[in-house]
Amino acid sequence: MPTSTFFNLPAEKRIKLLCAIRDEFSRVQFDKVSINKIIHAAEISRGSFYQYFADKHDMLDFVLTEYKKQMLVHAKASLQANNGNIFELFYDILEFTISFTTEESGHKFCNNLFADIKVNSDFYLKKPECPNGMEWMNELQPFININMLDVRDKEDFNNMLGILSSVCRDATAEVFLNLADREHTKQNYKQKLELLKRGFINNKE
Amino acid sequence: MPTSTFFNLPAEKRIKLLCAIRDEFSRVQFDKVSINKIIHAAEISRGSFYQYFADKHDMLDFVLTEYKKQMLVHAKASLQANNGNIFELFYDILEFTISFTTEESGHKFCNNLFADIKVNSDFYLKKPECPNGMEWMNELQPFININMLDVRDKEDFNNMLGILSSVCRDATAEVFLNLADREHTKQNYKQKLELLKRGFINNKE
DNA sequence: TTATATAATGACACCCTGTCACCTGTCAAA
DNA sequence: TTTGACAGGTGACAGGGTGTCATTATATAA
Repeated sequence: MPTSTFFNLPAEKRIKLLCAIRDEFSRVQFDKVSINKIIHAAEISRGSFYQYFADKHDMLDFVLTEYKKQMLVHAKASLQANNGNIFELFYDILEFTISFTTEESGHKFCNNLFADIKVNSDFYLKKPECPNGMEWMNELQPFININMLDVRDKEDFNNMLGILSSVCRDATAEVFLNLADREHTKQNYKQKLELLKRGFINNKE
Repeated sequence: MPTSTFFNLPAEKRIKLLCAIRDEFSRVQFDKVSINKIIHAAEISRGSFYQYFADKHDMLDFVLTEYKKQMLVHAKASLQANNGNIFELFYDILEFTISFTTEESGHKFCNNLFADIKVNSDFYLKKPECPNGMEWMNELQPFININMLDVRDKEDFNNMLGILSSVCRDATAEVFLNLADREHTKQNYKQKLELLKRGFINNKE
């Protein structure tokens, strides 16, 4: 979490810094992100930067948190539009994330950021009390229609969420690391969601 | 890939270096791994190191490749012992990976390495022709009993593999990042595999 | 105007990676 | 025995990085 000093910054200065951060994240992946380059572009001193952020990682947390906020808003809307259908939700989450990339700079930003999400396990996997990751799912839970799901055990619902988030994350990585044709990935992701619905086992005796 | 110079090294020297590498990987995660510390411990010069490995990443590739080799052997044995049951295979893969941690140093080694696997997307997700990741699965495919699976479309099998590997990876990460009690993770992983078998949707009308 | 708190600064200590001109030892041919 | 070629070894160096801290500047309150 950035310090209060950061949030108290005059708007102009804060925005300049935010732009510098966004540009640097667009340039390279997190491990290559250079604080030197950021402070130079934002025209602030080294010391100031460390008055705003505890360290480099703190800055990453901030960036990811901003993304999550927007994602949550979108996710809630999706659930409300689809009667709490969790499969539609997860399809929409991928779509939303991809849609960030309309313009060129946003595209590179996401590329680097989501390559990093694999690094930054904090994003999906964080709290011990939430081992399936996506702790922010808690906020969405009330909006999910659980009746359509075959929940037999108290852990079943959490495990379903866990599986869905694992699959969603890999699809996201596939898109942003340009590992496969984007449409192909989306198509396969859709099919994966269908596979999750119906199960892997052949029931024809 | 390390150079031929590396493989031609006298056994004693090579082993000393390999130990230094293993110790350093046990100490910290890849981004903090210090070549300085390695060459000091192995008592070789900086220049020598770069005669063996192209760069830091080349060394990581080498370490992961060694792991994969052993994993493959184990996976084949698992499939043969279980009539090609892919669910048993994936359960065994997690068990195998965890079993690397019996002794303390191995434990830390895996902790750091598997935290890095999230970084090193090469490990699971690599070739464009293999977008679901785990290209090494190709080698195992002939041993898998496909009849038990509800494969309706030509992509279905690949997608099932993709889902299984995503879920397996997250369980691995959960264990090595100490995000949850190990037994709890294993229990949930087992349940997740059952959920994949039977599907998420409630079929009672 | 003075006192106090808050913010800004940049030199500094200490770390890193990858390169390159040079050194050493070995071995085959002359 | 001398020569030369070559694989392997070396460490100083260039160019980078992060986080700290004593000091200076600015704003706010008394």
